[in-house]
Amino acid sequence: MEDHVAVDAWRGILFAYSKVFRALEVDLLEHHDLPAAWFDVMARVRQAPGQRLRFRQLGDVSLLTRSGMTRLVDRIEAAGYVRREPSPEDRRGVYVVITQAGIDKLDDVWPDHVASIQEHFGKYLDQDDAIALRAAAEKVLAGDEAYEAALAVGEEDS
Amino acid sequence: MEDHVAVDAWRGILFAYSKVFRALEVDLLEHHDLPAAWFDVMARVRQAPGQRLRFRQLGDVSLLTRSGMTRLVDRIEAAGYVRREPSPEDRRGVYVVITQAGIDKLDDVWPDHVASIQEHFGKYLDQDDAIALRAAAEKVLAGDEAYEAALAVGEEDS
DNA sequence: TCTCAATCAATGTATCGTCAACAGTTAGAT
DNA sequence: ATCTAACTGTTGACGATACATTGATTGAGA
Repeated sequence: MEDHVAVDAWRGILFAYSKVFRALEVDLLEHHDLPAAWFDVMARVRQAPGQRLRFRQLGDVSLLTRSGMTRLVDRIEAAGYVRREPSPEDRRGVYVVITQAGIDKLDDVWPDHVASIQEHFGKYLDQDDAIALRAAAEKVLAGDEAYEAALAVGEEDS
Repeated sequence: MEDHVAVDAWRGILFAYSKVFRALEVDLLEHHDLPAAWFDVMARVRQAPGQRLRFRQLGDVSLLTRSGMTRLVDRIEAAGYVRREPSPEDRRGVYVVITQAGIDKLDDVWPDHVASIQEHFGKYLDQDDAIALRAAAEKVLAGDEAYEAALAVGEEDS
């Protein structure tokens, strides 16, 4: 059981993720009354080209499945941060679009969220650690379309 | 937003964790009919000194609350993999103890699980990556009592 | 044009997790 | 000793999620 260094590494990730994610979730909710799942959806939608995303794309990336996404978006929509918009080219499809209120909320939250990541995660790492982590994560995610799509939008934002 | 390397690293961990954990969960359920949450609890209990753990300790490490843990253990207990045992030294406390059936199940699952980790995670990394990941995770977890307790049992297993 | 499989989002049902309240127990202060 | 506060695990009510199914839409082939 100890002969696989990858198993130890995964075990470390498992524990670290739980700890950090929990802390970030609490900060987001306490200071900004924003569930982590909402933040995740809103941030992804905002970053997407045209600031809109189909349900299918959302479900693939998020921790939730597609079925839960319908209701999750219901709630975020009720709060006014996103809205639904029928797709012109595919009438089965629905876009989730970020609203101005949603953009404002994200802008409001972002600095604190970065500070939160620094406090619960970055603080423990030096520059090299962080770079190594990111590189390793990218290797694991190689070939993952959803992640690469999320990376790509950084440059081609409309 | 791009000036913090720690933010990028966290983002990578976030995506990688979702992908890998999901895959492991599916494998565990498909091949062994064992929910990941059950496996986690059972493995932790088994590794603990005396192969038993208090609810408090379990709740601290996991993403669940203590009441959620009560119900999770209810189900695992109904399946026969663990049982409750009142604590002799603190009559408020309850131990969760692994049963023989639980040990057998873990032994049965373990090789496949290691293979699963290798397939969805280790495969993408070389030795140095894995070591760096583990080291970084340990830094992030520094000072976390629950995790250090879980690490310590590796040597003092009874 | 018609049919049929595939896809998409929404919904019904059962399950699961959280929150607040609770009884029993322990520890600390007076 | 007694009293008070804090802690431990459990329970009921509630909200959210997953799984399977439904209704609608699309596109390809006959």
